[in-house]
Amino acid sequence: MMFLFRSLRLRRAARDHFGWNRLRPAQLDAMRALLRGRDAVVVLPTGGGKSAVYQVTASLLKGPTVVISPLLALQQDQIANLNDRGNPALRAVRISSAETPAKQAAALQELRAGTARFLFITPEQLSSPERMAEVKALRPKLVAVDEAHCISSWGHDFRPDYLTIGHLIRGLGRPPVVALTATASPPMREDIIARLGLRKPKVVLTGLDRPNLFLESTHCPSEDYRWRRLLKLLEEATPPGIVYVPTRRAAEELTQRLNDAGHEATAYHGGMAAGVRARAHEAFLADRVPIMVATSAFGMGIDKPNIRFVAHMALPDSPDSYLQEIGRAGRDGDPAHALLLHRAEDVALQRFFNGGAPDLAELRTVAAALHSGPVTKTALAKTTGYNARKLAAHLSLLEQVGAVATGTKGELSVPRFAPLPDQAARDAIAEHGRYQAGQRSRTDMMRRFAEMRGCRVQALLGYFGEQLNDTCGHCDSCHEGTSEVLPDDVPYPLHSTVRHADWGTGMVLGYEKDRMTVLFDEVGYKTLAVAVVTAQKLLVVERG
DNA sequence: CGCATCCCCTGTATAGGGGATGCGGTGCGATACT
Repeated sequence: MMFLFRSLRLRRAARDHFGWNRLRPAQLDAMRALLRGRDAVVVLPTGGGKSAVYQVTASLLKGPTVVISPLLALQQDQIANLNDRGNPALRAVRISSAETPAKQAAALQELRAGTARFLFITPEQLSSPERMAEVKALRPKLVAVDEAHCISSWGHDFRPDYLTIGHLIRGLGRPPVVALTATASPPMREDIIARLGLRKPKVVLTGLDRPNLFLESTHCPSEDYRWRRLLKLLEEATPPGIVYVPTRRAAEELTQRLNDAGHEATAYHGGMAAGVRARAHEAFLADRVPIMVATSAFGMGIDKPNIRFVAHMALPDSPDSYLQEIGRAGRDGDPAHALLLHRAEDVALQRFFNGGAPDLAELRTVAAALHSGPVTKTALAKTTGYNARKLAAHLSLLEQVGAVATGTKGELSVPRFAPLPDQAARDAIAEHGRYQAGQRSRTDMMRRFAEMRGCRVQALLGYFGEQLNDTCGHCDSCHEGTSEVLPDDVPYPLHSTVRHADWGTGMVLGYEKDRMTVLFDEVGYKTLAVAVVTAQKLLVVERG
């Protein structure tokens, strides 16, 4: 009874407030869970109605919704989208470095008075205790974490406040939480759930296969070959398209080279002046840029239906990034081409980006400093002399090994049975090693995907824990006839937990051709020859 | 990790080899200027 009632209310709200006459089952599932006070994880492609999940739900709640979102430009789009509806019940405000203190105060006042329903904010803002107190006092009824994969991919080094969102949400009084993202492999989903402290969340996923995308991967023996292969694509394909390059310099140089060769191209990367960047983005959306040559900076928030090709001039760091990037092509459902041009040398850059090991002595210093009583991060930065980013990375590792705990106000303390500083530092190094092994294994999987001759979609879906037995029919391997249909009976059931003598426990993610992919807790992804595994009994099923 | 670039060395080059060095992505917010 309640089930039907909630669905009805949600459908009515979607229609009355937003003009949407239909909600997808996945959207409705997540919304119902949130209305019941449950947490949710929503994995839907961009343009698949992720925002609707928190927006429609929020419109039925008796209090404000806090939207934690990583990019100010993205927030701006979503706020405009809500406010342009002219519905006072959907009014959105923002607190960021782009607002003056007076505007920030006015935003809080509107939320308190109930004339605004949505607060858009970054994790960095919420990390300030004063700001946290102000937002907590609003008694938010829902927290939406947009682009939740950033927790996994940015927190560890780039934007450390992403790792603390779980603590921040507890500090807000812990209303229901919805995490939203376009892609998340099984370990990424687990990381999001663990980091946010979600409690038995409703997880909704939609299929990842995109039949109108033609997937192709070519090994390039030289840079010159790579360039010629790109030119061939540009002669065959229809703009607009995106060419991903690994560095800012490559973006500038390739843009110049393409323009010299008569292909109108524009560069886009994080080192460009904000104004120039924004104009390039707008021009691309308005079909005034045929070819965008970009680093990974060009990504989140690009919701353009008619992108006809996405080319990669280097191996991406992981299948997660790759799927996200090619997923920007062909949103209108018309044919689009995803071309990956790779060289063995590309892996070196990913190794570098993966970073080095943290300093043992520094970790020991931080762990020891914590013993002088509960402290704030600011105080700790002062006593140790480490900057905020380094400190946050160290603290996160120490927290994972039980050497520090964070209170609801962000205060740090040493738990009762915490390891001593020296042991804690060693444990933290080991923890970081596991993290890096996982990252490296993702790059290994990407390289395997690039080099394989079997069906690419089978491999890609397998990585994300989806099985496709039939061949996809829309990749280069299928066109060349090197793909194979997979047997229905597999030696180890899909998603079963298995144990390997050296690598410990893992989950069977998928099969492709004569190989299987297993995700191990300790060492990350491994691809194994099925015949060898079964003949030598390398894996034992622990849980079906 | 691997590349591009610079500089030094040899031995006197209108030059080439080899070692050292620096560089490489994603953005928030605060701060210091005009």
